[in-house]
Amino acid sequence: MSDTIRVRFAPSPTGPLHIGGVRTALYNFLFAKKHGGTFVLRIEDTDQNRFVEGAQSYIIEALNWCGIPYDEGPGKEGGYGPYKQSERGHLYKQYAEQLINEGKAYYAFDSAEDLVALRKQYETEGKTFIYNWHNRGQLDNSLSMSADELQSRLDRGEDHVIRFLSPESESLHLKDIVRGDMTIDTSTLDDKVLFKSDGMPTYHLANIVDDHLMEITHVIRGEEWLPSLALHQLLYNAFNWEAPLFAHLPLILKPTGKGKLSKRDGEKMGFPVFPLEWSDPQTKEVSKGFREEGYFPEAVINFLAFLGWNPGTEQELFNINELIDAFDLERVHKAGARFDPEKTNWYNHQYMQFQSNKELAKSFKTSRPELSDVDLTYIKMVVGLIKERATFVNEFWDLSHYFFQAPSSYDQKAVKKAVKDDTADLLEEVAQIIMHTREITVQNLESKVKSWITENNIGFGRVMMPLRLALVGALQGPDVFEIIFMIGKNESIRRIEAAINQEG
RNA sequence: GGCCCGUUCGUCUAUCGGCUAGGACGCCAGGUUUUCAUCCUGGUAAGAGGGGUUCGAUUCCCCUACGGGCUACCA
Repeated sequence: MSDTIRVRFAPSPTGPLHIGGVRTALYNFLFAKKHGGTFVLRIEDTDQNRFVEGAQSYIIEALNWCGIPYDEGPGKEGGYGPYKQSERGHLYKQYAEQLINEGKAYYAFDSAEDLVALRKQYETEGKTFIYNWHNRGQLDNSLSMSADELQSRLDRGEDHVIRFLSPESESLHLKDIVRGDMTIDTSTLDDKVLFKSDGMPTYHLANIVDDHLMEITHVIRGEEWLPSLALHQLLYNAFNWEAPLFAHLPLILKPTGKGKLSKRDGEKMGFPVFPLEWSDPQTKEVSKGFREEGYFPEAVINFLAFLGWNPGTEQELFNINELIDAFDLERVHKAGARFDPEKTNWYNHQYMQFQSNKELAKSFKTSRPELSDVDLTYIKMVVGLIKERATFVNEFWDLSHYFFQAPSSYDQKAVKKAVKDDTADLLEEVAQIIMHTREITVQNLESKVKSWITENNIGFGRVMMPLRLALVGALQGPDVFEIIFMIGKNESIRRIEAAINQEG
């Protein structure tokens, strides 16, 4: 028995990893790293019908992109493998049979259709159908038949499942790190199927067996599992295994309206809910990913960490190491958290500022064909001037195209505002000043033009606005002298002349 | 319907019996930028309701309301 911490993230490969799943993985990762433990990835693919091609590799790629790789899992053996439940199929049956032999579980032959019909019938009568102590005696299972009959039906190969025999009346005490203590009356529990007729275990059995075999110490999972906690605890008791500690995380809710965040919300409101872009192999439908939309993984991790947790200080920007350091399951909030796309963008803007100009310049360059022949050093300088105004790299071109191309048109509203009768003459003089400036620096340019304006009592607006308009095509962008410095003497003069000619 | 969990500014949240209820996003205003954006400063805005317990409740207990989750041979 070791006392090192082992946690697991156990997604089902039924599609792309949802942002809520990423957060669950993140909290597991942070908790493991904080305590020098091991973060295990286990693929829970016991439902063959729901298996989706590519989902597993998507999950792994997503964790890597987020910077929260697993220590142990598919492709990273750690002595507890295999890490895919479909490859562990042979393991589970014996445990289900052990429970049967001990009288803690039983065979059931009721067909799925019969049960559906029964549920419907109960419903129309205003009653609730629960397969447990109150009716298991009347249903088609090994509890209600002789040993001989059971044996012959088993021998005949009749479809059957194995159900857990949940206690009729017991007060069960449950513990949760986030929610504290709970007490549940087992009479409301149903006899959950542990082993399916297709020869595979259900989630409940596989989950408990694997967590035990993999020596998982802490189960950190979404709140949707809270109702099954009682069953899981009962299973640990039945096997006489020490149960891990549990922490159930609050759900991530829609930005507006009711319910938990879904794929549709992202589509409707135009933000991603998946870490990576996903195209459905069946429907060919494509869902946006944070990565492809231009979010930085550090930003995604930071805002996700704060959806349901906070350090108790006023610091909001945390890199992954700071998160590991500060993370504490005790500080996880109990209530569900609405996803806020605005704040997500704010985080991205913050992280934009932390990126190196070189890296940003590289991705900017590859994103625009216009830049393929432009020197990276120049792009780097442009990025340095504009990144503080941007949230995403894909805004860079709109913010900086005039550093690379002369304006092809002028913003008409701005023209109206900036151009007066004497504008052409003034611009001509500015062009002269630029031409006669021997050494083009921002300071030189600025002092020359400004002193010319003051000495001749011209007024800054009459010069600066048209000048900007000539260079940029609109009234926007960084300091004009920075722009002149960047595009150079000749290009600046060319643009000014072009503007003068345009105005006539 | 049944079972379970939750409830502080519009949103994310702090507060573990002493509060003029703090921060962030958003929004609004002012300043910087003789442009726009950024940035800075300030402002706006909250304890679901009702009962207890207590000298004192946002904080503890109960009820109600509301919200959420689960209720499959899915995970």
